[in-house]
Amino acid sequence: MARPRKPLLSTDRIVETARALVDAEGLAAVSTRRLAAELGVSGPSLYNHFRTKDEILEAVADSVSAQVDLSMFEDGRDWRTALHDWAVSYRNALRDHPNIVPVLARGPGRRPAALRLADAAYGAMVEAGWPPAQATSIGALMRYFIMGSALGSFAGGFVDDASAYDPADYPHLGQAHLLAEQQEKIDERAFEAGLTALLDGLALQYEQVRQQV
Amino acid sequence: MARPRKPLLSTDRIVETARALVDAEGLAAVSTRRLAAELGVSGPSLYNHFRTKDEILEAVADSVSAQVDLSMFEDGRDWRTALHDWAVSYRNALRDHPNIVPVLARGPGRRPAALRLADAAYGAMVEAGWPPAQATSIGALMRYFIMGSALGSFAGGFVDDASAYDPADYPHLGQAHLLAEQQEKIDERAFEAGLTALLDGLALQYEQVRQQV
DNA sequence: GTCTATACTCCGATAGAC
DNA sequence: GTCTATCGGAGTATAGAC
Repeated sequence: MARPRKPLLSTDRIVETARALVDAEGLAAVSTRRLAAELGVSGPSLYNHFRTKDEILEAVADSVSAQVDLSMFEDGRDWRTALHDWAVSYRNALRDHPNIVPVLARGPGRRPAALRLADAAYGAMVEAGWPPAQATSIGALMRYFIMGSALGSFAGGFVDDASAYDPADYPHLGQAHLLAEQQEKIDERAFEAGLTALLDGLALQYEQVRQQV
Repeated sequence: MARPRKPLLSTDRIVETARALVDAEGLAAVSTRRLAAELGVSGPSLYNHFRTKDEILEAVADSVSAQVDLSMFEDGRDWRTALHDWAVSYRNALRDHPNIVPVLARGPGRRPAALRLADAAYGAMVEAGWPPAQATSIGALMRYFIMGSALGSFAGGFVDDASAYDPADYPHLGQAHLLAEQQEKIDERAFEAGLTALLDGLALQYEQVRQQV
């Protein structure tokens, strides 16, 4: 076969297959040859639809950004509730596709869904009365926290092996090997605790800012 | 030359050279051949000192963790001040070696300096009266925030090109192309704002926890 | 026990035939 | 728009020199 009657590939099909592969086996498993094999074509065929492998990964990343709900910024919720719900939705999207997070963490760049996300959050904060500079900071600091929470599981970063943490070296890590087991619950709780603290702290700053006007 | 009188390599020299290479040209620039060339040696020689390339990167990461000051947990500062100073020191270390952050973000694993860091922070929170579960959450959420802030610059994630952000698509991103320019200042300010909010919020939780005792 | 030489497999990407 | 052939370079295993 040289040129089929109907195209075998489409950008959508490539992105979907790539996302499934990333989810199942990680970023490192995505080689052009491997991805092409999953699609039933030869490696270089991908280059008819994307200029580089990185473009494919960017498209996968953006398809994950597109899953974040933004409706909370439109229905008159107060800024704090909206920010909370947005953060949870954002985090859930990343948690469902943790392997692509390193690509997302590079920033929005030119990815449309990521830009819509930044635009909506920033716009809502300005709308709620935050001065532009503070609204920028809020966008940044929420991103730090959410990306950080998705990038590396805290609990999963410890080894599931008691002998790895000698009490003589690390007097307080006696239970650390248990963290790996309860990973999900611990990360979930830490995320909620951090988000609550962050929003409580921001509410304090908001009062000060509003009194100055 | 087959076997030199004096060893040309040492683990320290490899780690130092690798760190310099990572800092100067990024993670992707570190191949065993390239690193060996910098050391004046052939590629496979590295495998006499490290079992894999990944072990070298882990060692580089840990040498950065070792730069984080931990003295604030020992001199009787209150938990909030100590946590603040620790976060700043932590972030500064990462900011000085941003290219290695993806490796650090995988978690402490078996890296001694990273474990000392987790141990010190967790121990200090328990010492200050936080219940163990909350102390774990604090360790996690601080890590989220600090790693997130170091991993991808928020401001640097935007493209330095006004035409990339069409107002019709992103009504609130009119100035976004300017962010890349002022990267450092914006990231610095967002980090401080977030850290203050986080600590304010935690102080609120602390009061509640202490009242229950 | 530390190095060099060599080789194997896989990678991203390009050129050109159909 | 797909194929095959091919390139340079990656990680790393192994054999052997000294």
